[in-house]
Amino acid sequence: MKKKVTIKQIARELDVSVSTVSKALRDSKEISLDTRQKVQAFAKLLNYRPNNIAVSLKNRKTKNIGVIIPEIVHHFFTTVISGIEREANKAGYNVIVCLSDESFDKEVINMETLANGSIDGFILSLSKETQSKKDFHHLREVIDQGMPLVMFDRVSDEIPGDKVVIDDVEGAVNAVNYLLDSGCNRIALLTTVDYVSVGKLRTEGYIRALRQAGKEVDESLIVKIEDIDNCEQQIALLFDSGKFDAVFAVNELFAVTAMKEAQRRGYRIPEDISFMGFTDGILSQFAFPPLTTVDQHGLEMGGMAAKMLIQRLENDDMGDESYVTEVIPTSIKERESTRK
Amino acid sequence: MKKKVTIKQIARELDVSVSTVSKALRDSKEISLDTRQKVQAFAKLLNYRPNNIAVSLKNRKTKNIGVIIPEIVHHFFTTVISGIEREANKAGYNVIVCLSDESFDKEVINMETLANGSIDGFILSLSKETQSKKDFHHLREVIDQGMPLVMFDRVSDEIPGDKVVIDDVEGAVNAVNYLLDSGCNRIALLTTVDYVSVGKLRTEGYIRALRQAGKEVDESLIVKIEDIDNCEQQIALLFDSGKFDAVFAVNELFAVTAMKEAQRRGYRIPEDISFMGFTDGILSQFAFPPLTTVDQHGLEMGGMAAKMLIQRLENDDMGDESYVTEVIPTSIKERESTRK
DNA sequence: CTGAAAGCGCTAACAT
DNA sequence: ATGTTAGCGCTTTCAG
Repeated sequence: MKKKVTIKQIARELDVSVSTVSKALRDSKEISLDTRQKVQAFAKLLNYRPNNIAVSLKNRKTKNIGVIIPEIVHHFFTTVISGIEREANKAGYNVIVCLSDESFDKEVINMETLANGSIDGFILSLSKETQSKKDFHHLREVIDQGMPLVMFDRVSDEIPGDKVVIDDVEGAVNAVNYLLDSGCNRIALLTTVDYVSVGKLRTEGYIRALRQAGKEVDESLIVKIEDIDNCEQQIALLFDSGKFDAVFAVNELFAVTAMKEAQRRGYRIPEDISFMGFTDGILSQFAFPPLTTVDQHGLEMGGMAAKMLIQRLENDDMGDESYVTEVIPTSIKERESTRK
Repeated sequence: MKKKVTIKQIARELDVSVSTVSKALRDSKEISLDTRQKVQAFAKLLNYRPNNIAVSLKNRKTKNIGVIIPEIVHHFFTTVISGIEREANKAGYNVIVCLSDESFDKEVINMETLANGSIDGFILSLSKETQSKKDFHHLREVIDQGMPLVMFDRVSDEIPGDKVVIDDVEGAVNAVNYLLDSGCNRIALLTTVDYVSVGKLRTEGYIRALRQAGKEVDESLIVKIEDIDNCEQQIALLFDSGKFDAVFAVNELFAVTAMKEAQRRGYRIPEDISFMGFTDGILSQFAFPPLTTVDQHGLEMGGMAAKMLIQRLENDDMGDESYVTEVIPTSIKERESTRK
């Protein structure tokens, strides 16, 4: 078992000082070409690698980015992470992922542990619980310490900082308009309870689009699903009671579940009922029929978030008041669950 | 912007030495109760948090676990990560996730960066490219340095170490037997190219089950899918040329894609054709009809891998030759794509 | 009971 | 061109 080689060892064996080695390794021209080559060759021979931790401590930079998301078993977040990774790696940063499991406490704990030196900055999406409690002291603390933080998707207006979101309202408006244009008249909505910011916004978009089209909003066609586990029942209820020729769901899971229920009841898709989801994920792609969705472009969101964070990390001169909120445009991914 | 408070500051303000503070904070009884309380109270007041990096450098432990997986947009890996996280957090470890993107080079780079002090040990699943190249020097190097490493799912026999896998062969045998028992006679296989270890093993199980049942293996019913992007075409070809009443796929994506093709061609599931997948993910759950699968129990795998790693991390006295390979049992998750 | 000092591995200002 | 030194924040041995 070969122990890791350090600068000190190289110095000793080459009979020079550690600072000479350090400088030589960074190819400083303060050191003679001769020594530089000698040191570099020897270092390569021994397969020397600087110790990240020591470098971090010295430089007060870790080159790590902390990402906190509510859930990893979720295609959208997963694409965001991919986007972050890609952009971060490009700039020489590593990504540390922590899961809040939609829990406020876990979110707080994760932030605390990461904030104490492990990372240079945060990228995060709020847990449901945090959103409903509206307690953001942990974010404030971190910001107070001068650690940059960018929020994505599930963000809060109460916290100043860089953000990257999609226009949920507009996305929903477009989705509903699309359905309307394809000849649908009575559009049901499958949404979440109100404290989930994106659910609320998408519901708003649904209502707005209907109003703009001069349609009335039929409350009986709106179902707010509290819990993913019993969404099937709530959806079945909708089918029992309501008449509709389209379903717009604020996520793909609700949409696909509803499609299955429709098929069980013998409806043809999209001839009898059209379906539109929000968030383009695996489910949408592989559902039968493939689901038309509002694409959130998670990869881009992640990439953008990473870029914004790194930007701040490398320019500490950026005014605190230069915060921006980037809005990633959504688009409709047409597939076979809607009519043309 | 409040800067982070250090031991030094506390010492200065309380007019004691840093070592006193350090000890007092860890409640060492070398220090008088009085001072201990005073220091602790003051530390709490200032919201003191030790700097992880400094502690890591000093202790030569980071309390971080590095996880390298081929792809994150993949439900199985995602559940494994959840399992790792849960177990790791319980023991006070953080998880650093890096993606190899199925690329050998990225795998090597990720391992190198993490290995230089950022983490205490690795959990990894090999990239496809690494598996086909059979170049494992980067694993050897890390192990050589005395850094524990546990592999899961996509493992290699050439590397000694702890492993956690499922019995892919047995899982496939069970799956095929299940199909046979339900009255299927001609079972098609949708698999991957041979260098993907799990694909190969599952294919082996398929063949073995057939032989054991006294059936001949019809090569025309076996399709090896090279590339996910054109799996639809290869599957369509199978439907064009072969006669079969069941399909066993080595992953859920292939299974679901095949189901869609079957439905397009007007077959009833499972009356005309039964379908069985491998890996229980979102797709299987929400497919129509819901797909019967071989459940890999990713959460457990992750949890187990984490436990094994932490075990080694905290007992450096463990003999190098005590390596074990844990086999997580698979189970069949019955849903509606197969007959009883 | 408290503190001085060394050291983890590295960098960089400041000698020489 | 090279070396000495101090220090990043913390722990720990050893002296007092």
